[in-house]
Amino acid sequence: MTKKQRQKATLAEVAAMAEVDVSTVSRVLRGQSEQRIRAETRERILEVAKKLNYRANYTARALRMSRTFTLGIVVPQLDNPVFSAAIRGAENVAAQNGYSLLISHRDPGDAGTTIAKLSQMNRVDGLLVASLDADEVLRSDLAEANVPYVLLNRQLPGTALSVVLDSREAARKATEHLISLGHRRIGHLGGRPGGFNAQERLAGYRIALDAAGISFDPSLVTMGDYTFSAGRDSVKQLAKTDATAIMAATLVSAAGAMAELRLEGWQLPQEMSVIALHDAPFAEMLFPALSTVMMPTEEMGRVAADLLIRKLSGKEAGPVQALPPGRLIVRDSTVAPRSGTRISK
Amino acid sequence: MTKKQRQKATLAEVAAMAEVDVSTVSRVLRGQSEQRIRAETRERILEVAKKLNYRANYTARALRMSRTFTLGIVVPQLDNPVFSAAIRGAENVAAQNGYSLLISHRDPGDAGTTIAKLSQMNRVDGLLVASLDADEVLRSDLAEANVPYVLLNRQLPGTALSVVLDSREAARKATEHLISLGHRRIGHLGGRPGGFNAQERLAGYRIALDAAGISFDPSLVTMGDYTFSAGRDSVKQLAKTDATAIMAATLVSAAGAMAELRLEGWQLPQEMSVIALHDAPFAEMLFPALSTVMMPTEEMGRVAADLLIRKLSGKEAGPVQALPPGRLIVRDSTVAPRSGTRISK
DNA sequence: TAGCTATGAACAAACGATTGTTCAAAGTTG
DNA sequence: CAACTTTGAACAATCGTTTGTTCATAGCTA
Repeated sequence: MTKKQRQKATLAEVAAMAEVDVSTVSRVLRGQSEQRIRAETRERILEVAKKLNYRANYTARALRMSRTFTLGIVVPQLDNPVFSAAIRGAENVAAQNGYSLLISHRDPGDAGTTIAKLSQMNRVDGLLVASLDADEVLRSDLAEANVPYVLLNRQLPGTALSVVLDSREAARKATEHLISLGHRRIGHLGGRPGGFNAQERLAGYRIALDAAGISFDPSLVTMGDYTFSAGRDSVKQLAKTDATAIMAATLVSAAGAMAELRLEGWQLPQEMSVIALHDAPFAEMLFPALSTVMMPTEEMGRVAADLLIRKLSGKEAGPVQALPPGRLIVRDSTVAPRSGTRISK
Repeated sequence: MTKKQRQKATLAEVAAMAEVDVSTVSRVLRGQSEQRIRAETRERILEVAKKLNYRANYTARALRMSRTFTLGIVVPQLDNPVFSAAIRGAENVAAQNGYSLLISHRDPGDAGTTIAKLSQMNRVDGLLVASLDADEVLRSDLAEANVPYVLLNRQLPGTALSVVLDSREAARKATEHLISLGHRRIGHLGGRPGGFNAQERLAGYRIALDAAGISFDPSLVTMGDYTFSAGRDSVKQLAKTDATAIMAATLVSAAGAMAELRLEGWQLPQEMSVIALHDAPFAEMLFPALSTVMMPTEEMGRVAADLLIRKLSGKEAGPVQALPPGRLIVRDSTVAPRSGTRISK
């Protein structure tokens, strides 16, 4: 059994044992000093520090340097592959730069409280914010927070830094896939009309239709939120049309749509192809396994963290970075339409 | 537009403006002081503090008090409803007691590094640990960490505090449900043979069989890890038997099993009923919607945080708390077996 | 009115690091 | 060999709190 330190060793203890001043120990341990230290002294200090298993006290350092070397990330939910991937990406970049990541998740309404808490208590040097709140709410929360921040997949008119996924291109790609299979009547399960991303997705959908010479039919477009039950509800409307395929904004709403159709006796994918934006292990577990367009969410986390750290170091960068979508993943939910139109049940 | 403080106000600034000593300000603001302050002085200080929007500097306080008022929670993954629910529960209790929660997630192999990092840097007062690592690895990591901790759904022989879900009872309940539907030949998709939880689930399964007078048949039990592909693989073996139902250890492995069976042309649930332990929104999205036994994972987080905070306050508590499973949720994946035995395809 | 006890607030010492400044000893130069 | 420059390390201030101690003043008691 290894002997356990009963208390954490401090700089002073190391200094005492090595018979030097604390300042010297600090300089040796930090390395990056321009002050010269005799090799012999350095060795001795390093040895003692190792023997005592010395670790700098994070709190003391933070106080003295007025920097926590901690980044906060605010997400609306945790059990969502999109956010957990972003967190993973951000954490990696943070770690590479000597920062840790404080994760904070709250129900939409509380995001402000969280932001305020983290920053007002000086716990973080900067914030990565993935909020679903309304512009004004978010804006005032951030103003109050008074720390540098980067927005994730979100834009806020003004000078805010943000990293966004190119949902327009993703939607175009997904729709194009359906068209290439031979679909002409394609429905769209979208997001809330007001949302920036919802608009973008709709735009991408229309671009793909235009490119194929298919005229846009508003009755094939439904807008809801991104939940499972919204997917179920929205698809009822689409089921009454002659659509042979659906491009859904999210995995979950696609799952809702498929569940509802199946319940109504539709054969999937033969009678209705479905594709969704974003990919996750979950897509493969659905029935039929869902075709998707991958989104670089982990990359988004990485880029955002990088941007924030850059900003904290005084280097500025372009305000908005758009990340192109990833590849199309064709699974079992998208097939060519059956010849002839389905007789509505 | 509100005037924004350019710098955070400090105690000293408040003291100066209120024309008192910092110690007096501190005492007034903390409230809990036994030292008496004249009402008039108190008023004045409170007023100034408010005007300056004073917030205590967390770092300074932590340094002085040698306490971070932060709890760490180590989980193997984030995008898993089990862990995110536990986090939610822990966070609530933590907040109620004036603590924040530092979330740390790592791939199994790195858990140690994380534990070490958090504690060695004095960032947390205690740790909530949900690790899948082997006993010895975990034990040595924790020893090195040298902070109080509570284990989540895990036991470590010795004196460790832990909160566990009663998987045995949950497994019994799930199996009993299948039996009550009329199934006699019931397969079990379990976890790794070594794992404590895997043993418990198997035990619960056997208890239910015994209670119904059904003899245990080892060929109906498969052990794998809890992944989707493990579910697919394991079910192949079960498909060769005359089992009419499966009790799966996790949602994901149940999803794998169902996907594989469907691929092989089985009609679900008519030809095979499936039930899993743990519940999540995800269960409803599968096809057929999966019957489950809920597990109180959020409660687990709450109890664990409470236990840890209690320990930090010097109050000891029972080493292991077992939480009974929640209710049975019957969806579409479990039905009565068809009369007669399925002819193997 | 001298002596004592409350009262209310200031004083001062940490907590454990970082970092600008000072300073003795050794080495160099003319 | 006196004066000056390097080198290597100690000195000391500071970050913003908390909290034990001291101390002046006012109010009592005898």
